[in-house]
Amino acid sequence: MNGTTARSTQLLRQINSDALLRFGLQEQVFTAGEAMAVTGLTRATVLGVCDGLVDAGWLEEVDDGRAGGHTPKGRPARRYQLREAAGVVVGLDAGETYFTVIVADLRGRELGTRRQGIESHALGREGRGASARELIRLTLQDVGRAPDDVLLTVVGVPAPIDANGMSPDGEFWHLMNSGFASHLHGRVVVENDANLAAVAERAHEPSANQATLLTGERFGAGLIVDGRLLRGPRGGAGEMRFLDTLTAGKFVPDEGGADGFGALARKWARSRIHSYEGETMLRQMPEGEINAEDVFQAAREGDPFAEDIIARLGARLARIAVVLSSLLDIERVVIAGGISRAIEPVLEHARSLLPTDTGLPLPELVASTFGAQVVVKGAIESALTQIKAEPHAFLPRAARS
Amino acid sequence: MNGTTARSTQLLRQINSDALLRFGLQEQVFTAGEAMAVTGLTRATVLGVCDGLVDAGWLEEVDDGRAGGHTPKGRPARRYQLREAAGVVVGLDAGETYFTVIVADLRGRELGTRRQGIESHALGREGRGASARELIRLTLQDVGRAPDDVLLTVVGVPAPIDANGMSPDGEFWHLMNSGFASHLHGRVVVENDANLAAVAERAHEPSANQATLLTGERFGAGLIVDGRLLRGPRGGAGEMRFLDTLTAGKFVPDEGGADGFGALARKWARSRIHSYEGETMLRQMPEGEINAEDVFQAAREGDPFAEDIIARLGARLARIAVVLSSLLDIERVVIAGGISRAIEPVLEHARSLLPTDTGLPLPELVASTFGAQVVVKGAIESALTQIKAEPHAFLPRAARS
DNA sequence: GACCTAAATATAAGATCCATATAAATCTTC
DNA sequence: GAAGATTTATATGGATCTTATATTTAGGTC
Repeated sequence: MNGTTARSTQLLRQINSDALLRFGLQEQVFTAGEAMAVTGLTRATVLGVCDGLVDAGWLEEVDDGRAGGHTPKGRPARRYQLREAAGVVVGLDAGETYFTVIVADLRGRELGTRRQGIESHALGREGRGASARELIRLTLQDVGRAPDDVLLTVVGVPAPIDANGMSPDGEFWHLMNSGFASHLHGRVVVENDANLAAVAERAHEPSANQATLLTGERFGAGLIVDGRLLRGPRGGAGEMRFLDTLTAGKFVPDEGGADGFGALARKWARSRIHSYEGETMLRQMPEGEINAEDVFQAAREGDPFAEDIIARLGARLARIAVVLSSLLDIERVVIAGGISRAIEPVLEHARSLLPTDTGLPLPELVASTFGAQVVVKGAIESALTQIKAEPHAFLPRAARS
Repeated sequence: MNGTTARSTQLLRQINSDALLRFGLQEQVFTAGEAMAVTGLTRATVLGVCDGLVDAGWLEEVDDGRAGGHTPKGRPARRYQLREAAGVVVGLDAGETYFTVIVADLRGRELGTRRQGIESHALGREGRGASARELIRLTLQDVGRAPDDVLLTVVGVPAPIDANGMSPDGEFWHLMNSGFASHLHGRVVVENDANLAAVAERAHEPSANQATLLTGERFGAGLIVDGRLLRGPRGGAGEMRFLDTLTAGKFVPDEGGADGFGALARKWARSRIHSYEGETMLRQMPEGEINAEDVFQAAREGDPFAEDIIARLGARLARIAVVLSSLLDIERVVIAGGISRAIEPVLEHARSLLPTDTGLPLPELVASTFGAQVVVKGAIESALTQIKAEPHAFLPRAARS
C-alpha cells in the first residue's frame, strides 16, 4: 500500500511510471505521443501509466479545448500536466544571521519568499528550529498552502553535513545544524550551504566540474566533480583549512581558513590601516566601523590601500583556483554569496595571477548572479532533484481521498 | 539478438538475471534457496533465470553428489557455479619501462602473469601496442586460454585519461596512451595507472574515502571520494602540480610535481651531496649512480644525509595529506608502487608533521602491500567491477554453439 | 520399507506490455 | 453540410514474466 517496497511484478510499472513523471516534471504540458517518443513505450502503456499518475494525484488532464492546439489535423491528443495541487517544495537558508525561505512549485517556480534576521547565539538550537518553523509557516500562508502540501524541505546550514545530515562535534556547528528535522513538518533534508550554492550554480550553468565558493562572512566550497557533489564521510569535502597549513613557514595570523572574503577584507583593513603609510580614505572612518563594503567601494574609487587588499584577496583566490584546477580538474570556479556582486575586481586580479605555462586550460573565474539567494535557490533545486531521482518515494497531496 | 536493447517486456527478466549473475560472481557455488534470499524472488523464478544463465554460458550446474552437502535432510538442492570457461579478464600495466600482465578468472583469481621490460621511447606507440598484444598472447597461452576467452582487458597507463579513454595533448602522454584499443583483441578499457592503484586499494581495504599515491618514478594520485573514483573532464583529477605553485615565493628547482618519491630521492641525493658538509656513506659511490634504493638503505643505517632526504619526503607527503584530508575529507592515504616496501620511514616522519590542533581526525598514512603489482591488480579489479556493473553487456564464451 | 523433509516441478492465475484492429474526434475539401 | 483524411484513443488478443499453490522427487532417518 505504501509503494516503497514493490513486488517484482510491479517493478516494471514503477520504473515506467517514474520515467514518465520525470518527463512531466520538466515539461509544461505533454501528450501521450511525446511521452511515447521519450520513453519508447506504446501508446496504450503510456496512457495506462498516465491514468495511474492521475489517480495518484501527480498529474491532471488538461482539457483546454485547442489552447495549445499545434496539431492541425487528426484527433486532438489528450494532454497532461503536473497537478498544481500535488505539492510544493520548501527551501530554507538557515544562516548564522539570516533565514531565507522560498516556497516553490514542482517546476521550481518561486511562489513566495521571506527573509528574517536571526540572532542565532541568543536563540540557541531550539530557537533556531522554532524560528524556522514559524517563518516557513508564514510563507506557506502567504501563498495559500498547507504544511501538508510540502513534499520536501531542504535546509542549508553553515556546517559540514555528512550523508546522514549530521555535523562533526563543535559548538558552532552544533548550533547551526539545529536539528531541523524534528522542528519542521514532513520530510526534511539538511545540507551544507556551500553545497547548495554549488547545486544552484550547476542548475544555472551545467558544467560537470565546477567549484562554488560561498564566501561572505564564512568560507565554504561546494565541489562538483564528474557531475556529482562531493561530500566526504564527515561532510568535510570543500573545507579549505589547508590554505593556511600550506603557507606555513611564514606565519600569517589573520588568514583564517574559515573566514570568507568579506570577513578577510574587513579584518585586514582594520588591522593594517595603522601601519599603512600612504593616503587612504578609509582612515576617515572609525577603525571599528570599517566593513567589507567600504573596502570594495574605496577600491573602486582608486584607493591604494583598498586596492592592495583586493589584490591580496585575488592572490588567495588564485591559489585556491590553482589547487582546484590541478587536483580536481575543475573547469569553473564560481564566487557566490552576497559579496558576489562586488567581487569582480578580485576576480580580475586573480585571473592575472593564474599560471599560464602549464599548457593546460585555466579555470574560469566567474561571479555568481544569484547574490544572497544562492543558498535558498540551491535548496529548491536540490529538493526538485531529489524528487526527480525517485518520484515514487514521495506521495503527492491526494487528489481523491 | 544482441541483448543490448531489450524490449520493455523483457527488461524485468534482464534485471533479475543481472542480479543473480552478480550474486554468482561473488559466490563460489550457490543454491536456488540462497539466491532466493538475496534477490527476494520465488524459487520458480530463480530456477528459470538460472536455466537462462546456464544456456547463455555464464553458469553451470555442479552435481558433486554431496561434496558440499551441508543440508542433512530434505531433497538436495541444485547447486550452480560460475562456468570456468565463461571467460577471463586481462589486466595490463603499461608503464614507461615495464609491462605487466595478469590473466584472471571471473572471481579475480590470478591464472597467469608475465612481466617484461619495455623501451617505450625506442618502440613508439606502435611498438608499445604490438608488445602489449604479444605479451598478452603469451600469457593467455601459458594458461591455455584463447583470445576470444577474454571478456575485457583493462590497461593502466601513466597519463591522464578522460571518460572516453583519451589523454590531453602532450608527447609523453600520447606515447603512453598508445591506442591499445586498436591493438588488442576484444573489448579494451584504458585507465590512468594511479586510478587503478586506487581501485586495488579500495578492494583490499574498503574505505569510501581514500587517496592512493602512486609514487615511484612518476607521481600520480587516484582519489576515491564517497566511494567513487574522481576523474575530471580531461582525466586530470589527482594531478599534483599545485604543490609547487603553492610553495611559490621561494623557488625550489628540484621539486617537480610530476616526480615520484623515488625520483625525488635520487635527484635530491645527487644534487645536494656536494654541498652537504657532514659525513655520508653515499659519497663512497659515484654521484651518477646513486639511486633511491641507496638513499633508503643509507637512511635505515642511520646516515644523516639520507635521513634528511627522508625527512624532506615526509614533509612533502604531510603537505599532500593535509590538503587531501582538508579539501576532500580523505580518511586514508595509501602510498603505492614499487617503492611502497621501503616507504615506512617517510610515513613515520610525515605522521609526526600532521597538525594535531584542528580537532579533526588525522588521515591514516599507510604503505600499500601490493608492491609493484598495484596497477595490474587494480586493472583486474576494475575489469571485474565493470562486468559486475552490467553483466548483460558482456557475452560469455558460448557453452553450446 | 515407511516416514520425514526440503527442494524441484507442474499448473493456474495475475500483472504488465505489445501488436493489431476498431472507434472517435478534428480538419480539409467539395 | 457530407465525405474523406488524419491522428489519436480504446478495445482485444497474445506473449512474457512472476507468483501462489499443489504435487512430485530425492535424499536421509528410523
